[in-house]
Amino acid sequence: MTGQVHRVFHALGDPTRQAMVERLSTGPMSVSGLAEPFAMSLAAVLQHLQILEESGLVRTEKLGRVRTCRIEPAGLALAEAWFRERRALWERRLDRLGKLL
Amino acid sequence: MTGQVHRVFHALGDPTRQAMVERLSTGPMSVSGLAEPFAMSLAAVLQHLQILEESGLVRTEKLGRVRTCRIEPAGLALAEAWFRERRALWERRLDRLGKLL
DNA sequence: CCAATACTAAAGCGTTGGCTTTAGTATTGG
DNA sequence: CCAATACTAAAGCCAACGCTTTAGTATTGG
Repeated sequence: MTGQVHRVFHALGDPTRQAMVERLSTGPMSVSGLAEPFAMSLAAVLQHLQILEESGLVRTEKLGRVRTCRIEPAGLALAEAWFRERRALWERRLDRLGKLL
Repeated sequence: MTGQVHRVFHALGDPTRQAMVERLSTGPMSVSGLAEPFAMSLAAVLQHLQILEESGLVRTEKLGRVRTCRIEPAGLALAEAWFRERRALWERRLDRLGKLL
C-alpha cells in the first residue's frame, strides 16, 4: 500500500480533484451531486473520480442507478503520515545541529 | 500563500520530486549532490528543482558556483495542515452521525 | 591564467492529462 | 411500459509534462 503516496499527491495536484475531496470531506454524495459546482461535463467529473478512486482517496459504490462517493480516510491518513515522517526527520536533524553548538 | 496547496501536491505528485524532498529532509545539499542518485541529466533535475521551489517546498541559495538546496518547512506544514482540516471535517461528521443514533 | 567544475538557458520531442462530444447502457418514477 | 434519470464507454483534441541535447555563463583550485 505504501510507495503509492505519490499517486495520492498526483490526485490532489489538480484543483478540481482537490475541491472534490474537500466537498466529500463534508459527507458522501452522488456523482451528479459531486459534479454540481463544476463547470464541466459529467464525463470529465467521472474521469477525475476514477483517478481519486485509484489513488485510494475516495471509495464509490453503486446502488441502482446512483453511484455514491465517499472519502476513504485511510488514503488521507497515508499522505498525512508521509508529512509527519518528513517533519520528524527534519526536526531530528535540527536537534543534532543544536547539540553541536 | 494559501490556496496554493494544490501546487504543493502537484510538485509531490512526481516520484522524482517526492524522492528529492525525502532526500532533502535529511539535510541540505548542492544541486549535483541532490542529482546524484537519479538516472537523468542535471538539466532535468534543475527543472524539477524549479517546480519544487515554486511550490514553496524547497528553498535554494547560490554561493559562488554552488547552489545549496534545503527544505522549506513552511511548505510541508501548509500541506500537512490541509490534511488535518479534512480529517477534522470528516470526524466532526461522524460525531454528528453518532449522536443521531 | 585556465581548465575543470557547477550550474543555466533554450529548443525540441514524445507522452500524459484534462477536457469535449457522441453514443451508448442500466434503472426507475409515474 | 417508457421517458427521464444517472451514469458509462470511447474517441479525439490541445496543452502541459518530463525528459533530452546543445550550447552557453560564472566561479575557482592549482
